[in-house]
Amino acid sequence: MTRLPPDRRRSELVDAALRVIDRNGIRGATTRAIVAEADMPLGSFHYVFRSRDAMLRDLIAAVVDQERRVASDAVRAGVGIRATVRSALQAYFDLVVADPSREQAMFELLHYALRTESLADLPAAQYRSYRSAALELLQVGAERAGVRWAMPQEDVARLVVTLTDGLTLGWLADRDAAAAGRIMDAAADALAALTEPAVASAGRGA
Amino acid sequence: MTRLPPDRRRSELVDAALRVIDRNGIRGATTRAIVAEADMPLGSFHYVFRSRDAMLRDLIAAVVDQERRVASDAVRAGVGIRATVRSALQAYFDLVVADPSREQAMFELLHYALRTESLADLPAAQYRSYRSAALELLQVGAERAGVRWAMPQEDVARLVVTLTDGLTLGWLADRDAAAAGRIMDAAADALAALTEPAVASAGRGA
DNA sequence: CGAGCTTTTGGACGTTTGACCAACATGGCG
DNA sequence: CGCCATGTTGGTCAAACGTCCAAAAGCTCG
Repeated sequence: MTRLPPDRRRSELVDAALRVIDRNGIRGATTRAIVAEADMPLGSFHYVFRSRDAMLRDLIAAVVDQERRVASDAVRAGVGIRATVRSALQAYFDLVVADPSREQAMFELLHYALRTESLADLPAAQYRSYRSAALELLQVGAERAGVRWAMPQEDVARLVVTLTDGLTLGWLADRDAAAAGRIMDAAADALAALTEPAVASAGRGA
Repeated sequence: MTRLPPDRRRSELVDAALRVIDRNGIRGATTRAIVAEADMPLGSFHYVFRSRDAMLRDLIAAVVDQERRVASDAVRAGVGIRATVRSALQAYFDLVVADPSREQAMFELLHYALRTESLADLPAAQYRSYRSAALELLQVGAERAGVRWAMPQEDVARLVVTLTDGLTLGWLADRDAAAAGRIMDAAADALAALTEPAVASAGRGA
């Protein structure tokens, strides 16, 4: 095979691993399946990665900041904060429906990391990233709709991730898109209720 | 070993498997680890189970209706629907904190089933059961608080499961109990907002 | 007791796994 | 050109895996 700088080989293997996990889940992501997907000899794997878990660490990191980039262009203008939130939820959900195994893979990676000592620090970082992406969206959305959040934005962001996680899991389990739509309706209502007009100086609205 | 009726041996193996999964996750649940936990010879496993996946099928079924039984005694009286919902959420969350690996194991089983053809029907059943448990709680809670749900109870139940799933995942990732508490506060507010006085005959309250 | 079944058991099978290594190829630099 | 660091490769290893089986043991009932 053509000579390749190790960094490039590493990222090609990570990409291949992600494709394998999409297709067959974490348990399908053996070193042999990965190098086959990347069309490399087996020996290449341990030349650039100390271990399989070390590769998964890189993979999770790569995926997390890929999701961050995707989130950036997710806010479409809506007539109000409710409509904005609702359509942002729908945009996320459409992504899940279009590629369910991708989101499934994210969960599998989370649980794998939770059970793996050498990766124990990753789940917290993963969720920190998710929430900070949600936070950006909330800020932009509120500004465009002319409202402000009546509770700490970090908590609202956490609530958003809570809802999308639960929404995704529920849909993965039963594939009922209509029911998911009703959940998003209720979620949008609840989130919109957490805003107040931007002009109000401070304090909690009752 | 003392002679055992196959049904009893099956359930002892399922119990042992559940302990192993709690401790080491799905990937730790090998036939050898399970029979070691149950203190049986390896041959016993395939005498009572056609395959490892067949055992996992029984295991998921067992776990699902065990959770159903637990849910039954989870409603404590509160002064109103908001307080009732909030304390039910707290009761669930306390359970998760007391035994995180149990809930983690439930998620792992879900994802395993989603990737395993012969178990593909289980996730939907698992969530049907969760939601029907939530539904019972909602009915009892609303009756005691003297309110009724302003949207179909099945949808509220699904929303509850959505919230608890997301809550659990988020806490598993970062173990921030205080933040989880704030999520439960917001969730209780949102759910309470979906009720109206029981005397009202019909229609949606604005 | 003894025939005929169910249950028990330890060992064996063929695969697959993550990891490792010695031998070989390549490319840049003196 | 020739050297040496860097990169490539196929084969090999021990361990762990799910599954299967034949032989032994126990139980029931005529």
